[in-house]
Amino acid sequence: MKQSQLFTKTQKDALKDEVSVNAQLLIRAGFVDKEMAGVYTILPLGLRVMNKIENIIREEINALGGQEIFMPSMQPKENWLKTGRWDSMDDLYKVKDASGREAALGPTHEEVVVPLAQKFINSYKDLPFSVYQFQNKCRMELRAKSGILRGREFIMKDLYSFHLDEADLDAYYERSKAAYFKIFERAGLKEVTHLTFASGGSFSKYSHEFQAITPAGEDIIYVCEKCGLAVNKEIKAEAAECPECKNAGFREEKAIEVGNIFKLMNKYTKPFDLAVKNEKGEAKEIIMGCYGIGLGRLMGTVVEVHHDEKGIIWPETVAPFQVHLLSLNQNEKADDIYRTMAAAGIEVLFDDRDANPGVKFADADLTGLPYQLVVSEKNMRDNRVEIKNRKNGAVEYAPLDGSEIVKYFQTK
RNA sequence: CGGGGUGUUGUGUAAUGGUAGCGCGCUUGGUUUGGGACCAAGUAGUCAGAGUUCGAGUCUCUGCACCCCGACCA
Repeated sequence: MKQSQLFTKTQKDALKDEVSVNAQLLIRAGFVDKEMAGVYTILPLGLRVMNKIENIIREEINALGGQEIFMPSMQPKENWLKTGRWDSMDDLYKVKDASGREAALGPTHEEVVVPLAQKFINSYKDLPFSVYQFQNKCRMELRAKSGILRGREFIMKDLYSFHLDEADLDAYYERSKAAYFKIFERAGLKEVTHLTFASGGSFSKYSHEFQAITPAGEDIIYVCEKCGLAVNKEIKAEAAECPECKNAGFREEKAIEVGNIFKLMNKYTKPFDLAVKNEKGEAKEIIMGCYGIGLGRLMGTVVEVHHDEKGIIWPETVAPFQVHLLSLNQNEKADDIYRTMAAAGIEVLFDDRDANPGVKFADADLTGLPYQLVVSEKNMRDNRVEIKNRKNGAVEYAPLDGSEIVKYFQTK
């Protein structure tokens, strides 16, 4: 894409009201725009990142057997009355139409997915199965904060699994853990993400969170010095030793909860009497698990973990483009190189603007694409282009030739 | 929701109760071109409403918005 055609612009100064690094950088670089507290528009660059993240998640959840669906934001009040959450959930947005009929704006989707399952599930032969979606969640956070990390409206991947018995749920739950680790690894958070024991709610002893360590984190976790698992502060009192390896040595860290998996058991199937016939023709209650990842929060966490004083440093897996082509002298050669690379399928953002080199370098560092490809008089005299690695600053050179440059990136 | 703070142009800021100014951005013209370059001319603003006052960005009240700490966060 030609940068001159990108309708968003970078800005030099951070907004005074944005304190968090993720929002400052994402807004300055033109990835997101703040609409109101906790509500952000995702701009073209940001959407490319979100789509990359979404596709990583989709691949891993599909591999887990999840079937993708799309459920509505507007949900019937009666379902929420049935589970008791119409009155008990403080952060539930309620909307009213002209006739006074009320509905919920979904903060989560158990109240939709369980009745949905009920329509199609008749027999034990239909189980197990799991469905998931990427969908907007609305939660009336009394205090939105930390930039895009805690919003009032945000995109979430929520997966729901249905099982005949606990052994089957457990097996799926363990597989989901592995899938989540893969997702966070692919998103560039492998080194900082810890499986964390958290409070289990009413039916299981623990739930599991995936906590990414960063100073921007809202949660306090205790990482086991021995096995690397962690315990959320909320249950640290009950867990004096590591639930996994029984070691007692922990280090305290701030972390962001980037994912959560939870055994719901019959908490939501019971209110809807979701049951099937077993082999003997008897009614058998179904149990559930749920598994969430906030996409915006994940993007924000990647920024919190991967940035320096100049800007964002995107991991290649989620970068909006792989290459930032900087034409310092407005020459036709850069245009050729851009066309050749784009035709070869390399994701390249071409800074073709009529701007000073300093502006282009500064914007490239802020935007944070993995590679900066510099075409300039200086390099052209040597018949080469310069390729700078955003992450470590390493500089390499390639011949001043589109197809050679394509080769360079294809063999990376 | 409790406590604290802040609202001045697109953005960052200045202005004893007395002419709303500056940097960046943006527009136009020119000079530049390896790290946010320079010159010149432009552009645009006091959150909303009420009150006090000869006079309000400034004081008072109400509302709204945003930020921070806490609580909350299947």
